[in-house]
Amino acid sequence: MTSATAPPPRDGYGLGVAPRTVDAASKAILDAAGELLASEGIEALTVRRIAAAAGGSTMNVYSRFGGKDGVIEGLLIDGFRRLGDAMESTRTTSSPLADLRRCAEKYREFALANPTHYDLMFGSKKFEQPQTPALGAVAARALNMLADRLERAMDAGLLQRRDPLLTAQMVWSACHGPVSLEMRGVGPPGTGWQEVQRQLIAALLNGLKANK
Amino acid sequence: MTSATAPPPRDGYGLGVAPRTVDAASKAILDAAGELLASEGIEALTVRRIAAAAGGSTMNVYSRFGGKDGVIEGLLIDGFRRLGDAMESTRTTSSPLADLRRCAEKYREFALANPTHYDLMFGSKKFEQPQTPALGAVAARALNMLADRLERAMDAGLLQRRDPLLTAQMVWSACHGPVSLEMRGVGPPGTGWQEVQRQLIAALLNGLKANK
DNA sequence: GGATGTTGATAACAGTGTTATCGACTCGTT
DNA sequence: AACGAGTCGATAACACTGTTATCAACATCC
Repeated sequence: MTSATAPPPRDGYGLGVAPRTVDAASKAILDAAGELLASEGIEALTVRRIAAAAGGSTMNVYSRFGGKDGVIEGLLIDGFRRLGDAMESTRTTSSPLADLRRCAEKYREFALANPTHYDLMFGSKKFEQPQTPALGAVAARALNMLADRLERAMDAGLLQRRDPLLTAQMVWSACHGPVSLEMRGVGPPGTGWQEVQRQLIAALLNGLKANK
Repeated sequence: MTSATAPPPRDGYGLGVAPRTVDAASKAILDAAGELLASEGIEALTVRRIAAAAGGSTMNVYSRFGGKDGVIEGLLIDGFRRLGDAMESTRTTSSPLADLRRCAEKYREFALANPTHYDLMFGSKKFEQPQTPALGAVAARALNMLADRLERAMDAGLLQRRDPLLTAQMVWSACHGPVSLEMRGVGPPGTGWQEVQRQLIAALLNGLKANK
């Protein structure tokens, strides 16, 4: 009687592999979870609250996402996509090295603007979890973005020629490290972690410079 | 009737500030929690299981540590102390730069040898938590160790003269970044994150080198 | 010795993820 | 049109979690 929701499409879901953004109800659940995460943090991400915020019942979450982990995976995919978008938005191409520095800035800005989301993405827990292909794809896209930037700098003769993917992992690490430590509260409280990242990226690129 | 535990000392505890290693019962709780963490992971760290493994009741944990967070803080302090010890064990002093590289290796070895402990220390959650003084002290000790190594390299004219503490944060970030990303499962699965860290540290030190 | 205070095991409370129940509802077939 | 089959989802239950209240047993102090 209380059900005023539109009937969802009758496609048979895998019920273990999340459909993600197939019907309106699934989108509502993901959106509600995202808002809940942004406004109240990870602790607020309970199945009951997500379902209530989405206007459905808890079974809704289990039917469409297979449980809480399915919803979280959806949030992770969304997060990595947005992180990739943020870094992609720095297409100046005038100076490849400046592009890389801007990428690092955008990375940090994303983390600070979406702290709880970033925490969900990188705040470990289950570090042996079998990464799903969809999640691996969006993460790889973000990494490849850095690799492309690096390869362009190598082509321009600004950086030593190295494996772009491995070098991209180095840059990602140099972006993630300071952000992660800042969020964890390690080190002197008042210290400027922004400056740490800026100088770390600068020193790294300096160390990777082509000789002469 | 079942209580065969020896009577603990009658000192009045603060009941909010953890006493930590005052009496045998507190030590038993911390040890049990540490073993539980190492053998079964963070998920196994429940008050009931900790208390049972320590041979007491749940109230024991609350009387002595003020709750689960108090026990976790004890584990964090122990973790940072051990991490600091691991880095301190590399006192060769023959080549300051080699010492720093060894420090970074020790850092990674500690993380890989104690993955669940490292996860507890850096796997975010509550990133705005008010760090307790005791925890801040052991963390600062580990950071200062890096700062000392760096300052010695600066004194030897091997590195540009910079703020040692800020530079130490850069090195720490360069150690933590690859380890954290590897544990989180970001990036290509088979990639050698050890090589990423090694080259990252090398490039960073190279970028910080004094100009001739 | 008796009053006082603390201690800690038991049980209860609120909340978690997950699963089972079972009515209501839709759809394909006759 | 009407029926039977099958799905969907709201409710309630289960096994947990951290935390708190209860209250008997105990050690201490006057």
